[in-house]
Amino acid sequence: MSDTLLSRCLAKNIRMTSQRQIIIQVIEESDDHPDVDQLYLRSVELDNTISIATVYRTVKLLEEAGLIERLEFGDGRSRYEEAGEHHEHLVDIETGEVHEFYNEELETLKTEIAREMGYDLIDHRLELYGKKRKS
Amino acid sequence: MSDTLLSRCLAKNIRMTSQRQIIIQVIEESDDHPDVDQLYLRSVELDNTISIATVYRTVKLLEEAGLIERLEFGDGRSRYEEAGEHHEHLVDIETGEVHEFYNEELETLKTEIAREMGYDLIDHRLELYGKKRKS
DNA sequence: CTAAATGCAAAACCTTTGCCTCAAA
DNA sequence: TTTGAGGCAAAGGTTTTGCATTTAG
Repeated sequence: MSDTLLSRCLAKNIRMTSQRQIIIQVIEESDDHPDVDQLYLRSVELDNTISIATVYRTVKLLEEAGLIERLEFGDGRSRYEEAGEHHEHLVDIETGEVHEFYNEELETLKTEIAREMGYDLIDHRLELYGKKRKS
Repeated sequence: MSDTLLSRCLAKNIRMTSQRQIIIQVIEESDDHPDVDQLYLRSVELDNTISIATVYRTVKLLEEAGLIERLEFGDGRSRYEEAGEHHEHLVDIETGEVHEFYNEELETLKTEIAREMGYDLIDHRLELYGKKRKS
């Protein structure tokens, strides 16, 4: 079985509908970090009967199943991406572009800091906001 | 001149009103990380004519002046704290308690990561979510 | 006096929900 | 057939805004 978002949904016994398939496909094909409205617009292009309520319900379902992740970049909207290898985000404050990165040292450090404070690290959020260096 | 939030506002030539003084006082006296509604309720106790619109306008003003900082902990609300020495937050996912911490290594690492990606680090957000270790 | 701040209520956003209909298993 | 999903529109929660009035400087 190919390891697609769809197959992962089926593996979790998530009831599959034509609307969910469309939304799942849209999420898979998006390599930016779309908000619900963007997902909705892209889905409607493929099936103009999909309602935004269904998009909201579907992202909530997929998030709770651990198949997608919700991001917040400080504007009021939630953005989503497929869950996969863990990584962080660097947001270009001039263009809005989002770059992903992963740094092992950072991961270790976060866990250590939490432990020193008497906590088990369950989750974390990190975003860097930067301006492209001109030099 | 004592270094209070009020004096820092005056130093920036922010027009002072009785409502702003109250809200500023409330922010200074809060060592939790209140949202707008909490600030509003605490302010109303001191002056029952203050409206929540004024609280919204004031926190926006103070944030833009760099005198307070807006935090987001993943629920829909913005929380605020006085700007001061930079620090990060660890949120206890069981109690909601927020602990502050500072780690030099972390700061260095963030700046370095941004630079390696061709960016000057302008801002960043980091929250750790943890569960108190029982052992 | 003049420009800016406040209060109030309405509106603007984003998100959730009730209810009835429709479809998946 | 039964249980859950979708569509629609209404409602919720947070934040912003228009406008008339008041206040700081």
